[in-house]
Amino acid sequence: MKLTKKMTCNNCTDPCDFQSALAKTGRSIDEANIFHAHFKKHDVICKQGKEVTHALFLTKGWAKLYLEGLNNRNIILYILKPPAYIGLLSFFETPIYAYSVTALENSEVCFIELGLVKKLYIESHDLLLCLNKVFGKSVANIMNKIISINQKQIRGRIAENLIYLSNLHQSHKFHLCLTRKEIGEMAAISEENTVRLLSEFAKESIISVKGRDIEILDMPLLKKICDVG
Amino acid sequence: MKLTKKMTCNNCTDPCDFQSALAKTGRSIDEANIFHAHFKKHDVICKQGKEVTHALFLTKGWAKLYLEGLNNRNIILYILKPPAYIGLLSFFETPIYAYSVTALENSEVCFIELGLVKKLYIESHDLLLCLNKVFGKSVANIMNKIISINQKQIRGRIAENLIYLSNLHQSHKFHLCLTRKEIGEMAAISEENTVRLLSEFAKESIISVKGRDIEILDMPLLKKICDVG
DNA sequence: ATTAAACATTGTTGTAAATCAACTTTTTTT
DNA sequence: AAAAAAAGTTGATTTACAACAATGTTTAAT
Repeated sequence: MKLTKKMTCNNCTDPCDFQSALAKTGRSIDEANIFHAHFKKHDVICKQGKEVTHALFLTKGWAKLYLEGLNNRNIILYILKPPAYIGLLSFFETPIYAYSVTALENSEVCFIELGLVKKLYIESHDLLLCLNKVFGKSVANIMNKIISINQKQIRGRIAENLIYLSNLHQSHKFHLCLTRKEIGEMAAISEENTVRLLSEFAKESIISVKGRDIEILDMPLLKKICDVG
Repeated sequence: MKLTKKMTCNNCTDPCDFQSALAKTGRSIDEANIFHAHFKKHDVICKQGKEVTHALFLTKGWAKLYLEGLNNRNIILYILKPPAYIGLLSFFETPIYAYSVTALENSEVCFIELGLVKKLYIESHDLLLCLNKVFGKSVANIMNKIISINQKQIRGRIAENLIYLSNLHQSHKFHLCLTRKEIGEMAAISEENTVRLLSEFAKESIISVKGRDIEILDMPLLKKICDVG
């Protein structure tokens, strides 16, 4: 993490809900004391078990949100893509992060003091609604992950995550931002089986794999594999 | 579900945060139009996939909160014990329940119109803080469940859930409110393995089992089994 | 340019846990 | 009280997957 003065709220290309909330509650951006930081690929943005001191907002670069489980095994819950709230699931009255976030590429993050967030949260109806909406989506996502991990076989889980990544890239053809191990962590399976299944799917002409370039050739079939579990 | 006039906010023995929020925002209980219902054992209180129309508050009787997964297999996320918010994880801007709740015994539930909840949520600082606190706890709980299901073996998972139930009853000795199948659904394992492990633990003198009466004899060992996974 | 480190691949093996099957006991219904 | 349904139990069988091993390939560091 490296503080940066280059990026400020004033030159932000994609103003967040905090900015409009600030405006509506008659506060200036300067007094809000928001600061901006740059994270390099692989840098930890927030760490499971550590205290929550700021609301974090991702403005550039993708990141992974994951649980640090037993024996150094991670489970990636989802990929964060700007603009995105990072601290969302545990920033209000939970003092400790329930998960970690790491940059998948060089990223930019805004830090907003928790005290201010609470004030805005109370004063601004819109911000409240907006955050709760995102919150709800996260929860639905996580519920689905629980079912997936416990009740689907690895084939269905890999299919599910390929579809997820395809949606994220908004294309059937995309360049993976993740290693094979990380794909495995998304589906909560071993790295070896991830590789095996990717080549299996390729052999069956469901996808094409060239290194990190993936193309989904038969989406209906992939969806079917995902659905049957 | 059966509406009841016997139970009202005025004779409530355990007033909820909504009542104080109503008072603080200068509203009367009558205009709030809160209604109360009775659920018999096994009745569904709210249903996964259905629209969220009210905030629900459990005042009497225990209930299970669970996901309806694939092939009619459920995963119980936790047990609700009054006083408890039921609709918590998805009541604000998520229109659909992400989970189901079923009464484990005869129960009483208050229904509070979502419109009113939103108003109170915005007007009452205390209510907001309070709900978010409970929210945070739920999320932490669920994160833990994900790790448990994916990375612990069934022995560790059953141990974990026995400890959970013991805490819930605030005693090492308790009468199960759940069938063996449901215990399995808490640990996300099969009914058969649940039975097997309970008798295994009994044989090892870690617990004593007589029908649905459980006593934890060696809590330190049970904790160890839970921790090593 | 060379070496080290991280990443990817494929085959094999052991095992945890689901499933199957048969049966007993308890609870509920008629 | 009898019948039916639900809940609980136990052993045998099957299978999905993690773990291991061995080796190739790409990427990063000096």
